[in-house]
Formats: sequence, structure tokens, C-alpha cells
Amino acid sequence: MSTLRAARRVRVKDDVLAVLRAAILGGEFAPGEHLGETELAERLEVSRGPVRDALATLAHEGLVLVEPHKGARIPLLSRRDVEEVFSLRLALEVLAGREAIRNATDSDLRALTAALDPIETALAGNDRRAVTDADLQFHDAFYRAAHHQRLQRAWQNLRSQVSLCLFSRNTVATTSREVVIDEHANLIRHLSDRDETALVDAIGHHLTSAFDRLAQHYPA
Amino acid sequence: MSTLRAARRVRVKDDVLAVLRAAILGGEFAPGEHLGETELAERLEVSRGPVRDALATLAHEGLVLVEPHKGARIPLLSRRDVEEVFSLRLALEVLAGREAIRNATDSDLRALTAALDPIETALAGNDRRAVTDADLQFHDAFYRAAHHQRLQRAWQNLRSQVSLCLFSRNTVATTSREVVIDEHANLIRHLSDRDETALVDAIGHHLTSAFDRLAQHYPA
DNA sequence: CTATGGTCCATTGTTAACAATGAACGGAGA
DNA sequence: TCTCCGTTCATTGTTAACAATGGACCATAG
Repeated sequence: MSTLRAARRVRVKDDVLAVLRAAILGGEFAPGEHLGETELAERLEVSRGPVRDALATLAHEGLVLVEPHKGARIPLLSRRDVEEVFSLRLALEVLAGREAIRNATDSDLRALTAALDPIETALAGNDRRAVTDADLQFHDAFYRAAHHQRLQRAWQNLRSQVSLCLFSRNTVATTSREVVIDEHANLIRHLSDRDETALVDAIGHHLTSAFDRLAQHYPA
Repeated sequence: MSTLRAARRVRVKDDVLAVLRAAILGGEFAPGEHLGETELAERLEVSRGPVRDALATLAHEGLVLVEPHKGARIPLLSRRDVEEVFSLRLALEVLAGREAIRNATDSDLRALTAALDPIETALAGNDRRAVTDADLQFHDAFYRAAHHQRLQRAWQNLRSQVSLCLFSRNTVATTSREVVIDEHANLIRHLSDRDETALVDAIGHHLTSAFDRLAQHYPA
């Protein structure tokens, strides 16, 4: 049965990584705050080794800033940072669209359609956090449909920062149903039609409007 | 004086990283070969800690493949891998071009022009390895001109794989002077002119032709 | 009062020992 | 002979102790 998961015992490092990532994205650390290896290790009741590993990974994801002999700090995002995140994301997602047109299977399209439901649910619950998570998971499915390993890893490295951007300033304009459902549905439609021009266009519109909504909170 | 370098003592991890990266790119390990932490640590006369750190970084760069409890292996590149590397690189470099048009300073342009010289020198020496290195360093300067930190890091993560592609099959068509000098000079010119369309076009041509030359050695 | 210099301490970098996993080998049974 | 199972061992994951760095603090001289 496909529901049977591999009983992989996770490494401690993976646990620490997941916990820290969730904590950072949940805003439990203030920007600029220093994350000491020793302190984290004690609070998580593990040794410093896995904590170091996890911090190194988080540094690759851009969730922490580490300097030699100075440890890890929570970065403070400027407007320029948000611009960087979204411009890079646009470049990646356009490539994802082109590759998906060539490589997406019916199964991928079904997965994308299915990924709309959690967004609806989250919208109904009026939980902004859940909406954003579901949104990002839709895009995960989109990148999977591209069948491009390196692109997917590039997205993984950027994904957390996108999430961070959407929550660092805590008042983000409520996203209306049109943008989160209709725009995503459009992506699926253009992808099904194998209409590259329309798809690339829709991606550009989708991300640009998301950036514009966000940019209001980051004055130039 | 600007020649005064910070007397930073490098961490052991950085040394190990540089040595291992050079070794892999130099073809000292066969594809599929297993890199044991213990063995590497002994040969480099350090402990396993820094070796682990370095291998983790190399994994992010795609130079080794690591699986939990199985360690690191040298990947074997298929044609699909090369396609992935170059398609992703194209997406990144087009973005770099657009950003450079907005952000490049005179100093950046001078650096780009200066980066042509080592290519000439390497060409004169008829050393393919040196030509490729100089080529990549030109593109480093190009990404620097974009003034886009996250893009630059994405390039750093891909750079080694590009280098690996160019040397994994050891018979690569000799690149003629036109492509390595003229095409690069064109990039500088279009960038100086702030001609986005021409620049994006030139980047596309530059990378596509490079891929085409390479793809012959990776039959579909 | 400011700036220079030195000492101390918290924190990271490194090392080496310990625990746990997974793969290879070999034997027993069908 | 082939398959299954258990043992063994090499290798990675984790831990804890040790070394070295960098910043903070304070004293002192100008």
C-alpha cells in the first residue's frame, strides 16, 4: 500500500533542523538575535554536533547568517533582500514552468489540482499562516512537475526565505480568494494546455503581484 | 594599501574543502567512488569533523552525493544532468544580465574587461583547464556585477558542477578564440550599452552553444 | 575624558572516543 | 543450488572534552 512509509529513523540532525526552521519561521527569534550552539544544544537536549550541522544547513537556506568564530544570527531583511528573493524566485519559477510543460505527467497535474484543496480549507479557516503554507506547498508541487532535480534544490534553498519574507513584517495584506485560488488554477490550466507563453506570463503576474503586496511594508 | 590582506587564519574546514574540491574537479576520484570520512581524515591529517563539514558543503554544490549512513560518493553525470546544469545556469545568468544592467558600476565593467586577459593568456598557453578556469572567473565577475547576493550564491552552488561537466568527459571540443573572447566581449559591450534585449540574447547564444558543444559527448 | 593596552571569559573550532546503522559474508534449511 | 537468516565488521552518527579565537571589560596613561 502506498500509505506505508519507510520506517526511516531520522537522524538527530534532521530533527534539530526541522525544529529550528519551524522556530525561526514562527518568529520565535528576533532579527539580529544570536543563536548560540551551546544554548540550543542544551534546550534541545542534544550535543552541539547536530546543532552545528543544522545551523550550517539553515545558513545555506538563508535563515541564519553565520560568520566564522561568531556563530549564527537571525538576519534582518531589508527591502533589497525581499527584492532579491522575489527576483530570483521569478527566474526559477519561469524555468520550472518551461520544464513542466515538457515534463509534467498526468499524475503531476492531478497533484497540482489536489494541492488547491488545502488552500481552500485554510482560507475558510481564516488562518493566514496556513494559507501561506498551503500556497508554498502548491508551488512545491509545481516544481516537482518540472522534473528538474537541481531546480528543485534551488527552490528548496530559497523556499524558507520566501516564507520568512511573508511573515517578517507581521501585517501582510490579506490575500483575497481570487489571487490564491484563481491565479493558481490559471497556472494549472496553462500548464495543461501546454501554452508556454501564457504560463510564463501568468507566473510573472502571480509573483509580481505577490511582491507588490509585500513591498508596501518595506519602504524603499 | 589595498594589497594588504586580512591575516585571517583559515579554518581547517576551509582548507579541507578547497583541497577536496580541487581533487574532485581534477578528476582524482572516479565516478561512483566512495569517499570515506575516516580515510580522508587520515590522508589529510585532520579529524573527521572538518571533513564532515566539507563533505556537507560539497554535497550542496553537487560535487558529491551523500546518503544517510552511507556517506559520500562521486556522482556519475548523465546527459540529463548536463541539461539540468545548463538550463538552470541559463536562467540564473539571464537574471544576472538583467540585474547587471541596472546595478553594474564602472568598476564592475573594468573588472569584466580585465577578466578577458587571463583567458587570452590561457589560450596562448593552449591549456584547456586554464581556459575553462579563466572562463568561469569571467562569469564570476559577471555575477558580481549583478550585485545580487542570493543570485551569486546560487551561482556558487552551481559553478562547481559546471566545471565538472566541462571535464568529466575528457575530450571536449577545443573552444576557438571566437567563442571565448568575442562572445565574452559582446557581453561586456551589450552590458555597457545597457541593451537588455541584446544582452539576454547574447547570454542565451553563449550558453546554448557551449551546451551544444558539450552535449555531443553525452548521447541521448 | 579619551584612547590604548591587557586580561578574562564566553563561544566557536577541533579532536577523539562511543553508539548505532547497514552492508557483506557465511551457514543452515528447503 | 538457492534462499533466508544471523553474525560480523566497516562506516557513519553522536557525544563530550580540549584548544583557540574574538569580544567585553577594566585599568592606566596621555
